[in-house]
Amino acid sequence: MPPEDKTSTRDERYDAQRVENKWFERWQPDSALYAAELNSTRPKYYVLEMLPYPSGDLHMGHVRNYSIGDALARHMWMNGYNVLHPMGWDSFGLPAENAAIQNNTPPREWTLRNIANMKVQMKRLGFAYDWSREVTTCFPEYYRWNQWFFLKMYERGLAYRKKSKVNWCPKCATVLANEQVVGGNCWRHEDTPVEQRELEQWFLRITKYADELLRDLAKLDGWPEKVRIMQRNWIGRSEGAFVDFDLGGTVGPAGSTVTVFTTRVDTIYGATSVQLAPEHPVVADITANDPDLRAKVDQLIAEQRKAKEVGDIGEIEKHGVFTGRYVRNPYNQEALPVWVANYILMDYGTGAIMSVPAHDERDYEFAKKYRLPVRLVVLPLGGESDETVTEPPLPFVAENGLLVNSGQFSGLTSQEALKKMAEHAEKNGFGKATVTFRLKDWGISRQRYWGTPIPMLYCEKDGIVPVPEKDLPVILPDNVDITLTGGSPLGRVPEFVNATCPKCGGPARRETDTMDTFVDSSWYFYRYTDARNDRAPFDSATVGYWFGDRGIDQYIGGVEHAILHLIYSRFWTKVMRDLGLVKNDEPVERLFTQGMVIKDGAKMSKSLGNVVSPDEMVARYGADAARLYSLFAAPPDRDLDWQDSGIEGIQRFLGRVYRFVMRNAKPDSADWRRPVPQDLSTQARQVQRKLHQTIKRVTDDFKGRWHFNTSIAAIMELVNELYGAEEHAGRPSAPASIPLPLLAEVQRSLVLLLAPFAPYLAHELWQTLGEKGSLLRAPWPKYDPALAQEEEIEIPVQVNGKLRGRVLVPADADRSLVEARALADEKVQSAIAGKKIVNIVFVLGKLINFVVR
RNA sequence: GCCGAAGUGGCGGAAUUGGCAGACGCGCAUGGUUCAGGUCCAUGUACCCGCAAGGGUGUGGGGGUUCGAGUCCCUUCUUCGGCACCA
Repeated sequence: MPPEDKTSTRDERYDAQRVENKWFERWQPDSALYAAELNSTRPKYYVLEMLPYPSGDLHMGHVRNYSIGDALARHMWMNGYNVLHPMGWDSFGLPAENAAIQNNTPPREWTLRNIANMKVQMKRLGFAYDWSREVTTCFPEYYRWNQWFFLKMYERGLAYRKKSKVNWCPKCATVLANEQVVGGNCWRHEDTPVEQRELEQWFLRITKYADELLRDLAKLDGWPEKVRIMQRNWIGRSEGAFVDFDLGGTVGPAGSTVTVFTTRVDTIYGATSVQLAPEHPVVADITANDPDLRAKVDQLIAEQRKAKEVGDIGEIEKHGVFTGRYVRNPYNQEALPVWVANYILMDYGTGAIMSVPAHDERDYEFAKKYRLPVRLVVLPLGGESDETVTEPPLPFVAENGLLVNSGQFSGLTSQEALKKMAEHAEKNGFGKATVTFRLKDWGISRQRYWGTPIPMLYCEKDGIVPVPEKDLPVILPDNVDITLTGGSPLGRVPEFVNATCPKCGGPARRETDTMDTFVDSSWYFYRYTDARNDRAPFDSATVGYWFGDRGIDQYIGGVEHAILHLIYSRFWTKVMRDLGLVKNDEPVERLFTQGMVIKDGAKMSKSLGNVVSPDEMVARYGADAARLYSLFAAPPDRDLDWQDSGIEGIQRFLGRVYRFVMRNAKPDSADWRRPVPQDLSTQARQVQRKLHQTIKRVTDDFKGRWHFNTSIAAIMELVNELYGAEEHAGRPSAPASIPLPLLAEVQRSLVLLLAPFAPYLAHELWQTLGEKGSLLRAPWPKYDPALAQEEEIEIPVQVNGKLRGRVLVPADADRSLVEARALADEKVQSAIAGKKIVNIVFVLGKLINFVVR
């Protein structure tokens, strides 16, 4: 016996490290490997994963996200598409500043080092990105276009400056973004409540597009319904009316008014008070000479703030204080007391409401507590049986009803009255129908160093002056001391602050705030199409090719961006369209939101100690195994519970594939490339059938549901079938009953099916099979329904002794039972009677399905 | 409170149109290979009764439609996610 037999292939383990490192060395330096072409004759496909923040290391959520996108990109390549699959870095933001303070490393240095590390991680994982289009948002080559867009928006009145409340952490002595406020506290000082401060801020007028952003959600049928609902709620459109209540000159100038917003102007005859938000400007006037009242109002403000910190404003008790003033209800001239209440929000509507206790739950609760009158002005719309109902249970909040005690409007339904009463207000000059939105303008000023400088100047003579386009970019200076607190770090750099006014040539001061990092990510995917353009953010024709009319073909990312990033991106696209830069109304045609990666039932986090490191997984099991497992363990849209034992199973599977091909690849044999013979043995036919069933299942998953867990399961079944076909008399040998041409085709197809999920192993085996061409461009295996079909025979079916038709049944079905069951069941009989049976399904000899036509 | 998603073996999950519930994988058990362990190969594995053949019960609970329900309808419970005095 030859000594080689001692180390037979049976025991050979698949050495993933050796194989993957070999291909990694080959792929890594080649940046053109996955380059997309412009204006190819092939159809285009733009697949994009959300770009990461370069925190230093990939985590499993990234691996999952990119494994989904990469599988799709590779599948589309194999189907002949011209694929654009780029990657970049969302590289401005707070963590770089924190790291700078902690490690005494400049943010730029820290960020670039992280990018270098993560890029190698991505390459080692085998993701097929077109690195020639890499976008790094903290480079001036990119952020100058943020500044350019800002100037365009400023010209069009879409960027403006106003005083506004911001989150302030006293320990950091600086402003925080909303996202950096966790449960009302600073995310860095978790015991420190965030304060509100008034600051001058730059805003982008996203509310101008509120209606369109809402309306166009209907076009986004390639988005998860969940995301569309979240955006709809976020925009929060509600129709109603403004009504002016005359203060009767008791406060401020004579004739001044309080404007309330209401969605139920039909109930206005039931108003028994007017409630103001504690921070309403009129309250400031009223309390100006009344320290007592002022103190009570301050108490209400404190209560609101506390509720906001708790994050549950609905649970604090309603409190209010009577101001001693009255307003006039313009519909019936009734004098109504003016209160200040802690349940009225200054940042919704007008910060003032009319209180109608009979028809609003909150007003009712408040009126009960302070014994304010409750006046019923809408009655239920009675059906015939409801005539006795005159006093509905209070509060009566149904949307429609019959108006009573409402002057000239009595007798109308609510629906009619809403319209007529708003018209009445407008005609008489004390109100009008209106629409309000929950969506607020986007405050983009950040008192931070590591962001895009806002390209604005302040001149004593000329006021606010934009930086001329030719002077862009306004470069973010290096070597800024950010360890000091208090104010914007850029304000401490004289050579940055001190500038010349482009209008008068006199001295001017530069804006020292930087832009929110969400600006960077609002349009980066356009930049990928033309990433090295230094004369414009991109070439419009090039964007036109890749985006078409409907935007990115497929966008993939976490659901946590369902509102912020995705609504800003939609806004930005509409602005760019109105600037004539793009033709599409929406940036993303199809959106896929993947689930989170969790472990032991909890989100991975350092504090819980349940973090799984991709580097470690690659080192222990290989990139293919890590990727395959992240797709196999759960459907991609659901949360994935990571189990180390699961990835071991994947490792085993990859070894089984490897060993099968290693012992069955015979590319040098004369029969290897011959066509598959027609007459196959039962066993060979079964293998061929399984192959085509597998091709169908995997292909369908790519087309539709993306349940790659079942695709991979199908490939596993195919491999199990192949193992079953091998004879195991002591040791595995070639499946004798399978002719070599079929064995060759099965192996080629198996490798192709695996290529989108496990590129390293697939490339290795592609070579083993003697294939020379690029696996990336190899055609996806073709599904042949005839070869996938189970064998069936046609038999006649009789009901009550009469021939009712002929049906196809599985070859091994028990024919005698066909008639027996059909005859025994009366309902089956009557269903079949007079109709033609087109199909009957038998399983294990039992009738389980029949179809009549 | 409102909106949304989901409840299936010891575990992750499958069942795409109403038609064999539990594919595939993990785990476990048994056997083979091995000096041995691991690896690898094979077989079994929802639960209950039974030596077996076989029988019974099963997709959170209750009810319904249907020849047939994890799937459709009503109702209810639980978990997760989002929004929340939005006037």
